Amino acid sequence: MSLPVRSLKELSKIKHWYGFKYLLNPEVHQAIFDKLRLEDTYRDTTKFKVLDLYPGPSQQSAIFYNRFKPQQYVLMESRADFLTQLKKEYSNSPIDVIEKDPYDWSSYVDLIDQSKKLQVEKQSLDHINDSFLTIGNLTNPAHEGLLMQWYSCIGNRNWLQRFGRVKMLLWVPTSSAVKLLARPGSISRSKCSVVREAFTETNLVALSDTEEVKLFDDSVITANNPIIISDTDIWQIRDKGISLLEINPTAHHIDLDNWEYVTKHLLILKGTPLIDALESLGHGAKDYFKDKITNQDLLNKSPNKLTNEEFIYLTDLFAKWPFKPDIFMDFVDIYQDDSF
Amino acid sequence: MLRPFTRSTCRVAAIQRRFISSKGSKLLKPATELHTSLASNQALAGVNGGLGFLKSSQVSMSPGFDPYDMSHASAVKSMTQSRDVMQLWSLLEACLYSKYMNRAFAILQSLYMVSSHRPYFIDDYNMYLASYVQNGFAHSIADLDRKLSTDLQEKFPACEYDDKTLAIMIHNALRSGESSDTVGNSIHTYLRMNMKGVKSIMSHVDILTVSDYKALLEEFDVIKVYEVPETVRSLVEKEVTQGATDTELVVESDHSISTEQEPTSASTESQLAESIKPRSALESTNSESWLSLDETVKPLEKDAAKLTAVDTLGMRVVRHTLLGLNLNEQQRQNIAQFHFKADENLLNLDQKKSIDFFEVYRSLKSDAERSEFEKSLDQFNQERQRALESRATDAAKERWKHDFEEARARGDISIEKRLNVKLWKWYNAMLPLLKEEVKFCSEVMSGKPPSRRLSSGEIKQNKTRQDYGAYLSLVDPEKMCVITILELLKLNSTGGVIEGMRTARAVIAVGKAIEMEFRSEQLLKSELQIFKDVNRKSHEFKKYVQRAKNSFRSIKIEESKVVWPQAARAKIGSIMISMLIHVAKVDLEGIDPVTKQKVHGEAPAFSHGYQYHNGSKLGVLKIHRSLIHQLNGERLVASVQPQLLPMLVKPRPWKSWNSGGYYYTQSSLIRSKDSPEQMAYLKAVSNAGAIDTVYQGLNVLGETAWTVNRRVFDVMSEVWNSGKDFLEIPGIQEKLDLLPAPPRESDPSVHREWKLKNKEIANKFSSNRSVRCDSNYKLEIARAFLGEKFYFPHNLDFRGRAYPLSPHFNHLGNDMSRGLLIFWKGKRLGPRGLKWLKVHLSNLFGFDKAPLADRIAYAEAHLKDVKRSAEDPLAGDGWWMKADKPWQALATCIEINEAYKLPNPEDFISHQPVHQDGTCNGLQHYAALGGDIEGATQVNLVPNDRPQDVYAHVAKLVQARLEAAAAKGDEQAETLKDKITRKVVKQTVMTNVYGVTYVGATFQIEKQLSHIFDDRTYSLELSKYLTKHVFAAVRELFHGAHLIQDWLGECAKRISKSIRLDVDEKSFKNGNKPDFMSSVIWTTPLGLPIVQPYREASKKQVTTNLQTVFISDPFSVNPVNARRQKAGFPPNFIHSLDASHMLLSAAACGEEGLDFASVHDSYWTHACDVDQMNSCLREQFIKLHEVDLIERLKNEFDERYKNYVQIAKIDKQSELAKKIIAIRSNLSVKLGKPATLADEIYMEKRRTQLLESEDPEEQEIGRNMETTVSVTELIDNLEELEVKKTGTTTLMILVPMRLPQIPPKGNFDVQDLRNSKYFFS
DNA sequence: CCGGTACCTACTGATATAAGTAATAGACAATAT
DNA sequence: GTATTGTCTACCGACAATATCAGTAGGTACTGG
Repeated sequence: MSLPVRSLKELSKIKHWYGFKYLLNPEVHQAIFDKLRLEDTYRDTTKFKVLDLYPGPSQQSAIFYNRFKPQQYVLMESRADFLTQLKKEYSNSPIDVIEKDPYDWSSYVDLIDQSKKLQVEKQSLDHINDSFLTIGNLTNPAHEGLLMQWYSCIGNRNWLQRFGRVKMLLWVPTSSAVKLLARPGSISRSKCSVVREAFTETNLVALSDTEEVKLFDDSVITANNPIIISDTDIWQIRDKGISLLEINPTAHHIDLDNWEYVTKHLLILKGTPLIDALESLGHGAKDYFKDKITNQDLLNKSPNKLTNEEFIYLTDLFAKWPFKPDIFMDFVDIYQDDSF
Repeated sequence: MLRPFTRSTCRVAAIQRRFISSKGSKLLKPATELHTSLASNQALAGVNGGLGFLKSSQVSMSPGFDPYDMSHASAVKSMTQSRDVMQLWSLLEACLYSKYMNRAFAILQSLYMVSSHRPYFIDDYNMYLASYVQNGFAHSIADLDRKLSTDLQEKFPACEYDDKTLAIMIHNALRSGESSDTVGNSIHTYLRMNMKGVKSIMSHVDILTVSDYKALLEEFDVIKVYEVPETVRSLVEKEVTQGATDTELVVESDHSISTEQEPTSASTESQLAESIKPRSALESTNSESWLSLDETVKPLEKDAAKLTAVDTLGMRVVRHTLLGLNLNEQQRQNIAQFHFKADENLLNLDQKKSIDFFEVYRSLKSDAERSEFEKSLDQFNQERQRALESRATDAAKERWKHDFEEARARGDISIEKRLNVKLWKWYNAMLPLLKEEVKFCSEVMSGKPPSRRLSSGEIKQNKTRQDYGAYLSLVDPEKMCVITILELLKLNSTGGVIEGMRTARAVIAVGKAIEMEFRSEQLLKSELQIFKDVNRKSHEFKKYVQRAKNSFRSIKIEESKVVWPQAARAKIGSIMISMLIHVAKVDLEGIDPVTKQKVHGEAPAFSHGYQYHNGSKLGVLKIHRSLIHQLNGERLVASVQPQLLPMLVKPRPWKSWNSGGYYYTQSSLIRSKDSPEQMAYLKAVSNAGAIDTVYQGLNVLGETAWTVNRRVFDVMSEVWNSGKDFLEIPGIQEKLDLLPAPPRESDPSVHREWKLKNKEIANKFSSNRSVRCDSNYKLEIARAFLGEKFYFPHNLDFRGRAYPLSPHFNHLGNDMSRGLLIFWKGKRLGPRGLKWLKVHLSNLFGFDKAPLADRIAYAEAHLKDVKRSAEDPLAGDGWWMKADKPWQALATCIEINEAYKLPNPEDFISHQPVHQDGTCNGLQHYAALGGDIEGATQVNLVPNDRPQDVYAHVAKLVQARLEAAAAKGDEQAETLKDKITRKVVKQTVMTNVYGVTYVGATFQIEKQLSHIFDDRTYSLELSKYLTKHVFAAVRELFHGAHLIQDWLGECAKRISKSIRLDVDEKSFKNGNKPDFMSSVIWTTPLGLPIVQPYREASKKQVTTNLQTVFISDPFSVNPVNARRQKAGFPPNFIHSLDASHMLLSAAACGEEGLDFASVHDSYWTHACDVDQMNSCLREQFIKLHEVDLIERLKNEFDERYKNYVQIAKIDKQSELAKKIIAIRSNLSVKLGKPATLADEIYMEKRRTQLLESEDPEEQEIGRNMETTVSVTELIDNLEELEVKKTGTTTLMILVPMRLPQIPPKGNFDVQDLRNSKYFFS
């Protein structure tokens, strides 16, 4: 059976969007799925399960379902205005609507471990999980934090990523996509793009037609050849566009604690040559690294030009440093005044 | 309840009452005739107008001196200019002191270009010229004459010399060494050139030296004695009369240049000492009575016998006087051995011996002896105070050196381990580096071309040297190094950083400390300069010198207007810190993670890095772990800013806005938070002499002499040394143990939990450490002041509340600090005193809600406990520890116990301050303002048999409400109804005065309820419910108070949303909404102008050597923060009243000879004087509230914000709206463009200008002019027309700013409280 | 000799940073449509 | 000119984000008329 797909006109009546943006043109959705070639990965639809986070108006969900007919399709949504509509629409359908906030980690534990409404097969790390896909919309720039956390979950292999290398299709603000996809040497290079590089292969599938396109590195655009979405297909576009990312987790063997410390601190001084920037890693770091690193070119590079490989190299040196600082004391606790 | 008296009828009553009391008063109109403006406030001023309000409010009403008191554009311009001037000044000063005369001259030229500054330019030029002369750049008289004429005629033609310039010329002539004729002629010429008379030239004691005056009087005979300023006259006269026949000529070994002379040998010295006879009055009592002492006075440390007496003659006098007193043998010995040299006996910061002056003083029997003793002590302390403020950094250095050398001499293996040894090494490594840097700077500053080609980096470096170079050579490099090291150690674990500090704070702190050192040094140096020829050493004469010096310092301090800009401080600080980072190393030992072998190494002790907090970067300076351990155990008293310790002598009395407090450190009367606005008002009022009552009160607070309670100190010290936690002091903690990280693949929620827990642990750890560290400071300062007589200089916060200037250890501190402090002066208890002492004890135990008799009984019932506690505090059950305020309770126990040892306890000489606290002082003032009887009763304004307990009463009311609700079947009420205790509501009732919001109160109550209910969500829900009831109950009980509170809030809101007519278009940048610039300003009853400093912050990044730091720019013109203005005004107004009350009471008590101290709403004095103080403070409260302060406030507002307009919304369909639309379209036609709000305002401004014109014709035009504002003035019921909601049907219009009606006043008569026993108790 | 322009530097303002958003609910201000 | 989104949230003492880059203003050197 096919689910009804609501039109843009119908959906544009929705008042509260909670700061999220959705592509609302079925044809473009189809074009995107054409491009993604998900069929190649999820060959056996009888064991294909999909978790759709913040589906909102759920136009994409319906199209996806109609196209792939997965064995199970779960929507997780917490926002009242969307929920009432979803419950009404899918009460008698193969789609499961879960009234939980995707923000809460406990929602997933409930869904998968407690209530067992969704059973996911754990697969090995040598391939992309071919029975489970995560779709989500995190287009509210205010929730960028959640996006970044999901990324770090990939590195940790926890959350949904404990089931193997689970592909994710995420709609995100274009500004976030720019940051995530920045290559070494880019002006936007930052810790999150190193995270992306370390744990994933992320593709830019589609993006809305805004000025922000220019902010991507040319190589990103040429390599991904994303579908450009017209302004009119996305509700409330303003000047801030959205992008669709295809995230393919990769396997890694990184000493995460040290790696995080090193990347985080070095990228604060992202324009400072490494030889100077290194000193901020701790008491006497400059002297230590200077002796260890023979490659003078590396020392003259600034952190924003480093590849993840180079960060890993530095991390390794750092880990071997006898006088390295306590990386777990790396926080400030802001003054809190509680008399009474 | 029926409230028969409205506010206006009440006012009539008040005025009539005044009529009776102030007979012959002329200006007494019936209340109904009172119109707005100050005229009516003159009438309202009444008795308490004399306090300062009247004069002050008139002064502060005249516009022009306040930056916000002008149009926006000119405000911005003037602020920018004052910022420039301030920067230039501080640079000029720095250059002059560093002798970069060329650079200084260039700066002078820049200053000359700042037009608004032109009238004051001559001061700057004089400063330059004086320095030019002082530093010997003027080679002859003619030379300087030439310079002056070129400068003033060619370089600065618009600038004219003044009498100070002439004084400089005269000084130069006198020191030129040219022939007497030449000098004489020149002087004649200069004197003839005077602008305001010879006396005016002579008044510059900061230029002319004592010998100058002498020469002018004697050698040249060109001035008369009366032309010499009074402060130095006695010096000069003495010199003249005593002349060369004086045999007592001794070269003073001056303390800051003491290296020049070797002290005289001990033997001659004692002979000299012998030759000075003690006062004869004392001699007579001398022989009989040294047995009268009860106990032997222990010296603090016995040792140092090897020290030979090398004190100066003046101090020998002191010693001699002391020896002339009735002392026991031990005391005599101590004094005889004591090293009366001020700068070697700063305080017992070290383990050196010293005398317990307090013990000596206390053991004296007669008043005559005591006063003689104090005179000597004060004199000694004068010297010590100076040494303390100026030499303490050297002392720290000496100690490091000493430790280092000692360790080396002993061949100590663990030498590297000792902290001071390390510090000494760092210091020695840093010094050459700094000296080199100073050299580079002086090359750059003197404009010398570089000797070789510089790399681009070096060029850049030299550029930045231009910024800080001038400041770097001001203070002795050695001192700067010491300061840097001390500051960084002091800041350990501050700012939430675990093993380090925030860089921003560090750089500023170092910069500030260096500046402070510079100020002190500068004062000392110039003082030496002026007094260097004064070397006659008679006892009498020294006093004159002292007096002259003091007044000289005041002049100097008042004159100095320069502070280093924050950015400059940061830059200097960063330079110093980077140098220290570079050289300071620690030795390390660690395990190589790969080879698992032990490795040794060396690493910087400090490391600069960053940490993130909520995504924001934070620059941090980490201190190496290995140091942290040492710092924990160290006594860091040396790093307390020596300039800010309690004073050994009476503080300099407050005489003007910037003169008072310490002797070598400038402090401002008001701690304004970068608010030039309030400063402007303050200066105006201060110069007009309108706030003398404030000074008076403040000086009383400063003159209260304190000493450390040795018995309590000993107990504390014992507890401290055990390292265990005790009462509020946390124990020593070894190291921070964080929880191990969970495995990466565990659920994110687990990670989160772990992080939270660790944060909590770290938080707990650092808060414990900071409390322990703070306690350490307190104890160490107390130790240093054991047996000393000391004072706390005070200043005010922006609302007028008084605080001691010295941090860490003062009577505003916690129970521990308070327990350590007693009055220096003792007073016999007497019958009343004994009773009050008991009441005090009872209060400290929290038993303060009962009638006085019961409290006395309580104490008496516990006399056995008291005895046990006092005699062996740390043994037994430690009864005193159960008190609310245990340390103070212990102190009181000790006194009571001692008293009862006497045959008649009333004979006991008591030093313990006894407190009288207002019950909910804020509410007391509210109740007095609102006149509601029920509220007044609850806070004990109304006489009663027993004290009322507001919190219990509110709890009762809430309980009643809950019962009622429960009866109606409300479940939540049912659950809560028997759980309402005093404690649940206390915080909310208290904070209610501060305007706590519903949300805030909910959390407070939830905190209490969480003790009762386990389920957090449930208790949160209940607390939401309960809060509503508590709010309602408080509102009901203090109905009048709340009306006032609301009224104040509404006024503040309207004021901060009002628009001056002379705003300009720039402030309309965002559409039709201008930036609101007016903050709430009022005058306290004492005449202190208060300006709420809440404006939008504008901070900027400043580049320093280490990183950029984020610093607020005090000279930016920012719109007000209306929210904070509104929320802050009610509490601030009330606090300005309680501050007034306190200062009035202080002044009154001071006049009656009482010792007085206060913690805002808690007033302290000797037990025997409590009754007297009580009557004073009641009288002052009545005096304060006799006038309708609210009405007076409104009048002041009406006057100050006259002609301001505000934005209102009315219905578009109304007649008025149509009229306004018509005027607007007219205006648009005339302008040829759509009229904006700015245009309307301009139009209205034009109208008011016309109306206020002198020309009757213009006035007529003004009257006929119709503006969008003028039409609203015709409408009476404007408020009714206003619409709340915005919508298509509303119209935004301008209306004159109007304040709401004053709420009606209840009929409580403040006179009644005269008989209220529990008003303060 | 003058003005114009290219080029450089200094300064200002904007933006990103990390990565649970601690609890809660209602007013008020700011921003975008 | 309105609708939505964002920001607070008890006063004072009190104590603070920073690196980098784009854009612009201002100054200087050079060149052409």
